[in-house]
Amino acid sequence: MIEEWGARLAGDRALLDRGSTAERVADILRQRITEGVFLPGTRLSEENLREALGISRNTLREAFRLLSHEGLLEHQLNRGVFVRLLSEDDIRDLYAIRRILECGALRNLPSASPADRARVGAAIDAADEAAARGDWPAVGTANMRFHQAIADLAGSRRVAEAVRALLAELRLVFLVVADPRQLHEPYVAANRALADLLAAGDARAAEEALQRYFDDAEAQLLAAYAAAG
Amino acid sequence: MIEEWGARLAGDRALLDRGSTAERVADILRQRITEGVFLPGTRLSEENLREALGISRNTLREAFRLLSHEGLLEHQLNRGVFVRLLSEDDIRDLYAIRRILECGALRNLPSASPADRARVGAAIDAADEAAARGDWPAVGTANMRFHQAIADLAGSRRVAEAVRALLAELRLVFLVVADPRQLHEPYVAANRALADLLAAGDARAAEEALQRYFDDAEAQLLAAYAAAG
DNA sequence: GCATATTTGTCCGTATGTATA
DNA sequence: CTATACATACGGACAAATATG
Repeated sequence: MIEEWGARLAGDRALLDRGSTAERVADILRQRITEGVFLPGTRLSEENLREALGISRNTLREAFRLLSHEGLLEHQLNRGVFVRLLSEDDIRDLYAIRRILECGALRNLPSASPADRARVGAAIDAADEAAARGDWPAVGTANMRFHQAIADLAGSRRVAEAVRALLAELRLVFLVVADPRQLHEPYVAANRALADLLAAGDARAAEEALQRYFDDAEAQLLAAYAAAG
Repeated sequence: MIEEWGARLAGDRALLDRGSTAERVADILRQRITEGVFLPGTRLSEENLREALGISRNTLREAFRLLSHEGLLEHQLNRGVFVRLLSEDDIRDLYAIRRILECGALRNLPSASPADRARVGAAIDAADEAAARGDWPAVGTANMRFHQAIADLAGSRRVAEAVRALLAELRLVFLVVADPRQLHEPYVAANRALADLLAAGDARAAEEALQRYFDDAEAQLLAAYAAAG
């Protein structure tokens, strides 16, 4: 069990070359989590990771702190850190705040920069192309870039960062469901329609379409989550 | 310079009695920062604080991490931690995301709980009363509670938490301007009018009033900030 | 329910690298 | 350029909490 990813993480030592050690360790762990190597609910032992990565306990604990604040890890007093396992209420809450942030960003469409508008189209193009290849994980990534691009329309660093963190949390849910096609395919066409409305400058219709997307996606994800977890 | 608050912090040792040590230390430092004991731009030395509080470096660094993520402290690699000093762009960004979050929360008024609605009125009552006493710092606190209550209308833990963090950041700006009356008095009447619209259930008019509030407050704060810093 | 082993929380001392006077 | 001050990272230690038998 431990040996499986123990060997893999040992290979990551080569990547420990730039930036503060704790941040570099956090980068590695973040990647492993989003890849699904450490699934939600998994406990990350200080001792095992310390040995596998060849770093000190204090440094590892700093990395844990960083990821805890990103919402990827959860600290339980005297029990250790666990990969965050989201509840159904968490999913509802994630969609509640995404509704507010992304729709609010959309409303800023008239004053958004041409470059920011272009990125919305680029993301949906990538999703279309990945769907044509049948590469559903890539479709999922492109869909996330699409929503990040929508958030960027707000022209606010904090909005962009908040949505980035929310999408990272949402990825934890996707990892539990673990059927990329079912999760991402249904929304490619809807996103394309939304992007077209944006390109036409019809922010009002785009916002309504985005609201419908959130309603559908939330209901479908909750159903899939209940079935899986 | 160091001795001034060194003696004061030594008295805080008595408060180190409950919860995780790092969190308790973070609580103390957060209070000192919001009180204006440590003004924005101040560097917090590990060694001095460690000695004043009688704790270890590792524990202190964990507390620093907590406050850094809240946006109150800023970590500069190999230089230490500083009380965050916000730029004018930060102020504009804070208002951009507050516009989106608080207006989005307002739009949820119809499905908000009666208890959440009541808290909006309670906050503005407190502001009125403090203004009558001429207690402008208390007016500022009540105004923040008012906006927090608006955010709570969204019924989302993450929205509430995000706005809480944003208001804490904004307090850092107020500390630099340091004229509580000028900062808070102008908005008591406007907030009262807004609360009345909410009580009447007119979410649409309330949202317009809130937008105007943000426009005024942002412009006034930027002017005061440029004059002070 | 109890005793044991494991793991975390906290702290210390030190060595090394980095920025600043 | 040198010296000083400081942050970064390490390893070891012990107490406290938890998990295990």
